[in-house]
Amino acid sequence: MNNNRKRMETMHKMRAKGLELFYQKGYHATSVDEILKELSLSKGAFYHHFKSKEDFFISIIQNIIMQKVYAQLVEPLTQGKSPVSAIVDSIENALNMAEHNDMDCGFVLANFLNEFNKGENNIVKYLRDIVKIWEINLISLLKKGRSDGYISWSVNCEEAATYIIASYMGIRTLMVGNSAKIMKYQYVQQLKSYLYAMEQREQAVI
Amino acid sequence: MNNNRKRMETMHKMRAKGLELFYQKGYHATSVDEILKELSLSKGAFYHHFKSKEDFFISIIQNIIMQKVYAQLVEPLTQGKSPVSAIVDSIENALNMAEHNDMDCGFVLANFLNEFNKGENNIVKYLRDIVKIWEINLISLLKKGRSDGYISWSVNCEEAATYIIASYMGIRTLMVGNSAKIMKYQYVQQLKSYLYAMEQREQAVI
DNA sequence: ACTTAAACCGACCGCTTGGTCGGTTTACTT
DNA sequence: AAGTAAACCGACCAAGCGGTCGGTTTAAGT
Repeated sequence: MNNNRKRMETMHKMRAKGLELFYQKGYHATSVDEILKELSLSKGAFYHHFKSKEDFFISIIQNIIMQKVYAQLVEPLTQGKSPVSAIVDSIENALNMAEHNDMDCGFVLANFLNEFNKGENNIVKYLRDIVKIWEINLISLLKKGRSDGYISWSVNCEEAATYIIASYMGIRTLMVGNSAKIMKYQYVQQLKSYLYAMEQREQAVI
Repeated sequence: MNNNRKRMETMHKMRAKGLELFYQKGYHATSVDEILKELSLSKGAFYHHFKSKEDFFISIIQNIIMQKVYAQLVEPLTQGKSPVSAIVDSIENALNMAEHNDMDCGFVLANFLNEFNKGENNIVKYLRDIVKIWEINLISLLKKGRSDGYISWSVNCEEAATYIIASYMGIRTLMVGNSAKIMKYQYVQQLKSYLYAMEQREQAVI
């Protein structure tokens, strides 16, 4: 087997299992040994590929978390009849995935953001970048929807994007352990009435 | 000095400093020694009053966090001209406190909920109880507002309460480190337009 | 076949952690 | 003043942590 390919495969296995355990137990509560034990790999292998636990986690953020969030919450925004339905569909779908996942521990971004939102560190920077990408895509979708006549001109798109992201982060935290199905339904209903209120109606100043 | 009073004072000092450090650095990332060092107290004193670190934290939740959340988010609901303005005012005020606190690390309940939302443990139960208290107070306020004609009968109060709580938890996470002032403003504007849409309008079935 | 470099191993190190325990001080009771 | 029970001390422990390092295996290049 090609050596570089082997390197990539090993690193990917470590990252995948690392994210799984970090997500389930938290970064600080998960030891490097624990990850390696499940993979039957040694510490030597780990520190041959990554220079530290933190470096390892940053590579997980950029290589896996980034892609997952993008695939689940950003890309789906390009589909859908209208901007509002694209947003509702993407979020509703993400919540369905969470609801039917017995091991759901919340929104991966919010979890780590919370864990690292203490006294400046590098990691939080990378996490915020991902949130920012979601945010700017939401904003531009809303703005386009406004230009195309789907959304009232009275809507402030930046404000709306912030509100949508905040509410999604919160509901994912609330859903964990609680009766996820009910909470999801309650949330989606209110999200819809919030977003539907943006459509048309006040055909304001051009 | 009365011995029992001394006991209470010492326990309170430990709880106060414990919450301060747990909030700033996280529960797992804060050691018992660290708390005791800042108080110039010994481990012996700590384990004389509390049977474990977890027991200590639970007593913090029930004695301090409970009161703080109640004072900041539940009690203010009884004041204000209308239900909607009571909700907006309480949340806006809480966000102002966070904005002007340089050491703000997010919503204390959401932080710990996130940290302990992993594989069943006792602590998460106590945290959820506090959220529940906030929730039922929000619901009954909204229902009363509906009866009193402030809020449209088409509004589902349980759904609205869930949505409000979720969005607040999320915005507090987003505000940390980011330009809190702008985010707060964006959020409050959208919260208002969400809540104002509930008032009157559809004067539905009695 | 020989070289070379990367992948990998696992014992080891220094440090911190939550928790224990025998002993000392403090303060209330009688 | 003596007795007693509490509050408190701090050395200690086993376990676990992130990280190191000298050595071994594997595989690609020549």
